[in-house]
Amino acid sequence: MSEEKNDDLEAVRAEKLRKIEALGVDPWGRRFDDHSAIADVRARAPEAAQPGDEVPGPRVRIAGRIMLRRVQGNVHFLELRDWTGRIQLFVGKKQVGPEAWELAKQLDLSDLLGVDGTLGFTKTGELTVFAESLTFLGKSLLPPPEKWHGLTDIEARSRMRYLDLFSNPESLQTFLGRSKIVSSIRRTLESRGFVEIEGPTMQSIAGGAAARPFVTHHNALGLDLYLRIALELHLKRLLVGGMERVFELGRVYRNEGISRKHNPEFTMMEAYQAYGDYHTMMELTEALIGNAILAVDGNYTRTIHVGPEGEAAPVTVDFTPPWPRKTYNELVLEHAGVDPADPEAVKARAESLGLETAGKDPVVILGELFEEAVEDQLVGPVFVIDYPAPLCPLTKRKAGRPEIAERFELFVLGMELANAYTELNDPILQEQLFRQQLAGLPEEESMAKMDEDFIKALKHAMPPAGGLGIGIDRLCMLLLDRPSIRDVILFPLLRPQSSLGSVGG
RNA sequence: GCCCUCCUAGCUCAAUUGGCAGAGCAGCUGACUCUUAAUCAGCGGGUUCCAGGUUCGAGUCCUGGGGGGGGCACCA
Repeated sequence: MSEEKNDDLEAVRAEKLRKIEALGVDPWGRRFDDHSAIADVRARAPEAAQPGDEVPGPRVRIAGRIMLRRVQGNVHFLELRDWTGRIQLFVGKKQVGPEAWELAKQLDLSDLLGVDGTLGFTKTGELTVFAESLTFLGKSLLPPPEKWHGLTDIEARSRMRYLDLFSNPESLQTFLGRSKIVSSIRRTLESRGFVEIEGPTMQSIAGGAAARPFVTHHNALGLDLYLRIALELHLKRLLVGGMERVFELGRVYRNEGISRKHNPEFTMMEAYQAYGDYHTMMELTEALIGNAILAVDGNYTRTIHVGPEGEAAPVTVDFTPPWPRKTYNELVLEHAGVDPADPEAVKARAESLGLETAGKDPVVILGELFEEAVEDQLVGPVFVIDYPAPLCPLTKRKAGRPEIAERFELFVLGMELANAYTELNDPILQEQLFRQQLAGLPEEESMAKMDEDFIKALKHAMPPAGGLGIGIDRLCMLLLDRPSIRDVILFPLLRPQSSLGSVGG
């Protein structure tokens, strides 16, 4: 029984754990059945007892983490939080009895606690659970972040997401929101008869997009493998196999830079519908994103802060479908002020914006001009349709107009949210386009291999189809109004922290 | 990979020209049965990211390293 002063926060909590054990209480808790969500308890406020009432309010049982503690002699006010909300507890020495009171005195911020009590209002009108008994559910051996500011350091929040989630309610809401979005997307697809499949993530040829893959190695096969960079080619094989409406919602990996909008692993949804085309996919996109936005908070409009720390004024975007369709060419004319069919004018305009044009294909210059002069202007939501064919090696050409590809991209606030094609199902043309694409690339800029098996699949006849891809992380950024992709990815990639003081390194 | 910038107590933040490293919260002791970031009195708490350098003196200046954030490039 040491009375020595102890300034070590961990040691103080460890000592409390020993005291809790000494009371005969398991400091790590046990199964705790039939407790209510705090939000549900709050909803019963109309039944709660008022200060003068003879009859106690309804009995409730809740569980959660102690977020705030106001000790007032023989009464402790605690604030308990679960993932639905927070509520005040009244713990009185007289009311809970001597044993529970001994336990109450050992409680720390951040401990987990179950409570049985009655619902009522305090004299100051705060909805409160008046505790009758306490069930200890978990000792926190480390001090929590500051009770008012929470954890603000972005690095710490990403590395210790558990702390971020329980000390920053808006962070928990963001990730619950992401879950609603993903679940809504699955519901919408399933309601339209799409089936979800799981393609291979380790592939010997990483195709379906132009991106640098990660390399891994299979020991027993003595084989280098790539992590997938897209879902596309395997889903199309399934179209050939007769899965007429098929989608995958999963992780893809691209070995490229990290930024506010890029994480090396991210979540894609790709859906393919046999006998559809890109117009079918536009309608599907409106349903998918429209339903997702409603699933978050029942409203089609969003106020979105563009850029870090909300530098610019927030922009309000209305997602009420249908959304306008504009052709690539008319947007170039509208925002860049040049005729896209006039290569010299396009080149001149690109150069006036400081773009390097020397030795570049006219269509590439046009693409760069579009990115530079048009994309940022697209507040949207707007479908940009009918792309120059050379930019789209996996896309069917418009009937009678081989220079135009039946493709759309959905833009909101200058960000590409969705990308869709009428899928190219001509194996001869597909093989030719692959060869052209590979011809210009250095050997290591891999993806750089012809996927012979995919071509073979097409030769067995793939139905004409519409295909759609949506980057789920960016969709979440927009719908949840978070400025960084790291705010919507639970565990974004970070460099390992240099371990100070650890030996053997 | 390049440029800019940040790293101080468990957490949130101060520290003038280079001059004794501070506050709030959290913690500890005491008072308090209706508080609301409770309040009041008292107490303890630091490898200023790391390693060097300049200096009588470095949290502050210089060099190198680590990690983060923003931008560029690559991409979605």
